[in-house]
Amino acid sequence: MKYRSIKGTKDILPGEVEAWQHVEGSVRRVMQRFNYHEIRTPVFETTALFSRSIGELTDIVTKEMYTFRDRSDESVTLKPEGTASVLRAYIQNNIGEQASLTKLYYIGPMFRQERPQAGRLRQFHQYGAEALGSQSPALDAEMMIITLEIYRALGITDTMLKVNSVGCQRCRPRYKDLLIDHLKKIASQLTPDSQSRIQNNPLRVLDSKDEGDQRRLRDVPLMKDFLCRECSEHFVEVLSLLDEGGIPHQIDGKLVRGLDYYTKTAFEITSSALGSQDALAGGGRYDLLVEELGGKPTPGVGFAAGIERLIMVLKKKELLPSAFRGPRLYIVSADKNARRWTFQRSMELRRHGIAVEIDYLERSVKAQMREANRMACELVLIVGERELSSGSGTIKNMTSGMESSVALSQLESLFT
RNA sequence: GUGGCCAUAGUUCAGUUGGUUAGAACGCCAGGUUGUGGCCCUGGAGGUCGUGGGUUCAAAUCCCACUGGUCACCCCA
Repeated sequence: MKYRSIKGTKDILPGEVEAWQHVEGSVRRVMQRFNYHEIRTPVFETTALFSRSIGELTDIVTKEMYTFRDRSDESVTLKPEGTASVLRAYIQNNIGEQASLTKLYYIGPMFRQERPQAGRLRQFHQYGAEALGSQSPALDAEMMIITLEIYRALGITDTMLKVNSVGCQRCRPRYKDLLIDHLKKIASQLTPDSQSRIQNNPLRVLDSKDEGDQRRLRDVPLMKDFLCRECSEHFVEVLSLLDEGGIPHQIDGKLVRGLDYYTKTAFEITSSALGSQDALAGGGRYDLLVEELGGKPTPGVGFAAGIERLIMVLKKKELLPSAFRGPRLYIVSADKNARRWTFQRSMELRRHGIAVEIDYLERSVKAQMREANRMACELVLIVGERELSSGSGTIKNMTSGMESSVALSQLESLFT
């Protein structure tokens, strides 16, 4: 084969798209209920936007971005996540000046140049939301609830919500020192990966998947126990909002997200129906990020969720609707004359909003019938010399097999 | 970036210890009524056996390389 899709990219074919429409529909309905407004940003941005917001030392920035120079030698990057673009648009368009609180959501493709595997592609799709302008713990809780609400609307109720607080500029540095001290003591027993992280990203040592590491990390100090007063109060409030709302969740003191911009709340939702890549969604608060990107100091909180992974779960749980709908009417042409008539008549019917299909391959009546059956048409009308001269024909119901006669000029009335 | 597994018709796969024109099922096309589908029957089209080397009298089958897919690690959606 001469041309193939790029590694890690996929065609979403008919038969599969229905699942996507199903998911997107639920996302839009739920977002609307919570009064979030859709925003669509470009698929690519200036590279610096991402390296600055996501963090220079993160995996995404150091080894996963699709970055290239365009013809005017500007470094551009296909967006690896949604938040940075949304915030850039928020700042650039002075959206914060028009209202004190802004609630936005998006659905779109993201790009990360990683080795593909189950649940991971180079072009994948996310939906997500951002609430800018308030420090209220209510919004932190709302993000988690929206995420779960979308899953509930789709029939998924057995996800796992993990919550943590990663502190702020005031309390995190103090904790980091403490953590590094502790890690240094046990460094020799940790995996090389973890050892090298002690210096440049100590927090990430915590979520090492290595069992040996985890055993040695059992009594490591956790951020949530060293929060400043403000962060602590915020965290407690988020948790009690979840409790009062009856939202099942688990506090995970070792939960660290792969993006540097989080402050206070961080959360993640996983599904046991997935393989090794089991995170369905993740999010958190980022109170410093808008300012970091050149906007006025504005607190924010958001989340992002993967569509491919969600569809994997829906498939596994057989929660996808099998509603394949064929055209309502198939007009079979018995001869060449009829074919011309059929073409024109089908156009009129379509103009009236009726889904009609006809034959384009000059096939036999039998073959046309088979085709109508294959595409699950509701009704079939056969038109030939007889029908054209008499002005009436027989309509066959393809599920019951019953036939009845209709005037060719009255076909519309069959569908009222 | 590292590693495991895989690579035969449109699809899912079979292919005996290397040995004659590479098979099945489903799908597709046509016929079994002279203008009627689904079920059934018959026939047909469709394959450089991923690509390139090598071993051999002989390779889909053995060896090497490459490419692609897939799963896992790292990390994440």
